[in-house]
Amino acid sequence: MNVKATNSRRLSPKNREKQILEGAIKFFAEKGFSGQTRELALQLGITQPLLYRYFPTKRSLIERVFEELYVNKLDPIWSTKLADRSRPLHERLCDFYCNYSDATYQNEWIRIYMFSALMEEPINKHYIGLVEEKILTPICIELRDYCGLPDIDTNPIDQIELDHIWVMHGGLFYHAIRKHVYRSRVSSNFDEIVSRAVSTLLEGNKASQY
Amino acid sequence: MNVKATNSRRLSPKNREKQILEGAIKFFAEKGFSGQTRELALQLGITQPLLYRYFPTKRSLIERVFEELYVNKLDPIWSTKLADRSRPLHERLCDFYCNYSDATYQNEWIRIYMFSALMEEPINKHYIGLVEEKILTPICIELRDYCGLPDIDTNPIDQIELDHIWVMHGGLFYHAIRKHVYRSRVSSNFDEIVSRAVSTLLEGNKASQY
DNA sequence: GTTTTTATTTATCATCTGATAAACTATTAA
DNA sequence: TTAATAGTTTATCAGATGATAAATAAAAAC
Repeated sequence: MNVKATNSRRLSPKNREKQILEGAIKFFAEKGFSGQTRELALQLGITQPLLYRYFPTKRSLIERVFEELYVNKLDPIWSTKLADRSRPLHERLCDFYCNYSDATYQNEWIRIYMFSALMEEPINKHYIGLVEEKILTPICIELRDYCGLPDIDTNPIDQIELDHIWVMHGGLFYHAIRKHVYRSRVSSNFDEIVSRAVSTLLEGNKASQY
Repeated sequence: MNVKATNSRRLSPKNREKQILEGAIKFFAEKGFSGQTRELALQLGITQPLLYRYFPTKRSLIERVFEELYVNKLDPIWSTKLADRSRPLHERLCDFYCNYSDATYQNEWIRIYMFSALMEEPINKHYIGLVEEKILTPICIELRDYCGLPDIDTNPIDQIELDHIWVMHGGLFYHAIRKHVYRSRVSSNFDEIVSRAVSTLLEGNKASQY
């Protein structure tokens, strides 16, 4: 019986490509993009030149990794549901962050995200723009409504207001950084963290009224 | 007149070492630790072998960088001042975060911190431990007092409570990540962001009472 | 069963990269 | 002015690294 049956020889091109891509995601998440193709191949149980049969350059493999992780991963339904005023805002926000974190606050996603940001990969600026437009701005709008403040037509959202929401959003994201980048011990009950953060945001802003 | 007078030849060992160390901080902050010694030397206006006169290996230079940036950088006065109940908690927290961010939320500090965390450098776990002990736990204690909750002898601080404070702390830290890692446009008025975040934390927790 | 096709491996290249040794030269001492 | 000291550069090495070409072998086609 073949010991390395899982990645045994002669896969179909489709399956081999998929296997390499998934292995590359794990590999680069650990080592960063300066990780070497020979080590990646070893981890995959294949030889290094085989990588070049499926991806012409190391760079092209890296870009395929970005595409897999970050392109079209912001579900438009999230924006819609955030704005659905038939449900309490606390519930909507908790719901959103639990779903969003399941999709993005995962080991490979977070680590490659930070590596790519540090390396000035354009994918990150693109993603940040989408987050501000599709998530944070809707939250600003709902928070204003919740606090009884003027709407954005009367008073457009400025950078300070967006940055205020970024503190909570970033704080929750930072929980994932602590877990997957720092590899600290964090409480496993993320729903509870979200619930408390959302309550604090809502009640704190109602009480303070900027 | 010598064109490259600033880093011209034959410095005293003390000054040369200092120049290399400062250049290395800037260099590794941009490129990460896989940045090459030849490129560092070029940026410093010296030849690559000269680096090895002052640092026996690349690794030893990197560790010197860590020491310079992260060892003994948490001023004990901060813990003391956080616990000084003669001043309003809002003022103490704003004061702390403005001072703390001046010392740490700077380009090289933040970027090398993230690089080293991703690379599993032990320095980061060490630093995180200190932050929890010297900063977050004191804040927990003061927040309990502010909200009229039982003290830590009656009811010790658990992971959930620490993680709740981590959301604000991490949210403010994340502002620096957005600025120096993502290089996004962020509002320059960090004091205002701090003030709002602190108000939200204090009023939100008073209102919600866990 | 033989031939053809193609996934994979072996062998190899050119360049990069951390590191060392010897040569060079500016400064200091005699 | 000359000799000694020490900071810096030039030359170079050994191993690593992305990438290519030819050889091999498993599967498919006939």
